[in-house]
Amino acid sequence: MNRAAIPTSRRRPGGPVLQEDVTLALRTAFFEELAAAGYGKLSLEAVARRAGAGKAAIYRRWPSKQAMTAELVSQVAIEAIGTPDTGNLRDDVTRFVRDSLVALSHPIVSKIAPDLLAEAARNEELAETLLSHVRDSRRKSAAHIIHGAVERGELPPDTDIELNLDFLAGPVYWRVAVVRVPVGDDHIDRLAAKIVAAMKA
Amino acid sequence: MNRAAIPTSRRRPGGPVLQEDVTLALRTAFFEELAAAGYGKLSLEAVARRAGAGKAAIYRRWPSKQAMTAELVSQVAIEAIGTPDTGNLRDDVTRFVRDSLVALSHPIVSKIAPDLLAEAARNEELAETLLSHVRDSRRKSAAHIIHGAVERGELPPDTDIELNLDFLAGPVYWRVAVVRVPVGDDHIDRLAAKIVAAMKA
DNA sequence: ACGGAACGGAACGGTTGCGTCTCGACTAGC
DNA sequence: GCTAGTCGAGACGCAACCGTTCCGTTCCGT
Repeated sequence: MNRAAIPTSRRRPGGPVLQEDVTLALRTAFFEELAAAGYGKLSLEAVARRAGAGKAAIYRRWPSKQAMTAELVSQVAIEAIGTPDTGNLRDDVTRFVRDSLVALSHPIVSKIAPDLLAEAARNEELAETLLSHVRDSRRKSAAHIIHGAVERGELPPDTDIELNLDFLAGPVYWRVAVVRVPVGDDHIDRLAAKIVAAMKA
Repeated sequence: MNRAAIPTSRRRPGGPVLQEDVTLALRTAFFEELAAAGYGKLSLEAVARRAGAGKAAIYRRWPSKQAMTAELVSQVAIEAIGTPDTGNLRDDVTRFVRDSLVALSHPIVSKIAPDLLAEAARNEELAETLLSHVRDSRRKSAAHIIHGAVERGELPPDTDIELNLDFLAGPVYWRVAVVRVPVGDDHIDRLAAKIVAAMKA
């Protein structure tokens, strides 16, 4: 392997100089292993094996499985957030639904998400990290859609935001992550129409 | 412990005579342990310990962790199903939502459900059992509500059942099992109203 | 009251993962 | 080219759990 082709980076100021390609291999292996085994059975030994790395390479970077999970998941979660703003509730909802479907349809994401969720239910510290990074940023995006619609008069001023968030996220998550049936493109429009109807009710 | 107070039962015709109270203790311990540890980390050793039983008592009843899970979960899932039929879509939905909330609000259920779901995503055999016992019976109940509404003319004849099922289950599941925010009684009516609006759209 | 069987408990050998540590090899920065 | 530090690999002691097998005890059916 031509390791020199990839520049190294100083991850922590004053910290050890770690090689970026090793970090990336560990990151990829971590997610694949997490999807295959689940958080509970995830072994760092298997992650190192899959990455073609030594266990020491992991412990040089993260102090524990939980810290590794928290950092890596937070990183990728932040990337995937977009806030639609088409000036129209129906189109905003459609975009939001489509984006959610694309994100959740990734085979690794759809396996990891329910797993981390289940773990968060019993691991307070992990829940803290996941909620603050994943849920809150998505919620902010969804809340922005609703606020815009209220300002334009598409939704009444006394709209219950929390309740409407359940409709923006619930049906899609249910279909993709729980029932695990793929959603066709033609379904998205009808789905969005029903969500808008629910929000206006 | 007065074991004689509980009648024994011959679980399998011609099989060994197992003691019912031990079976019950194992069953309770299994669910508590499952809620505390998650499916992946669930150890039958801990189940036996918590039940005050020997491991052999488990292996006399079930051949494996998966078989134990499949049988026990199927049992309790079947109990909890009711099909509302008030002759009115709005009331049917309200009842369905309320029943779902009560079931999911049980602290053990709300911890176990996401866990089994995540496991089902990677364990084909377990998924088979859970889906056929849990999802299908709930789906049948929900489909009955929709069929009745169609017959009464409350919903159009070409209603997409699958799509509507997402709205019957998705928002409630999202709120209780994902976001983990308790739902007040006053929310149920508004939630049901929005679901009905979505179904009619 | 008796025989048989299930009981709780403990030990078995085997497997897996943890987190630490030590190799010789390679690569960075000076 | 020299030194320091990361690299892959894997052995280490420790702990947990697996599924099985054995106790001596307790309970059931007859």
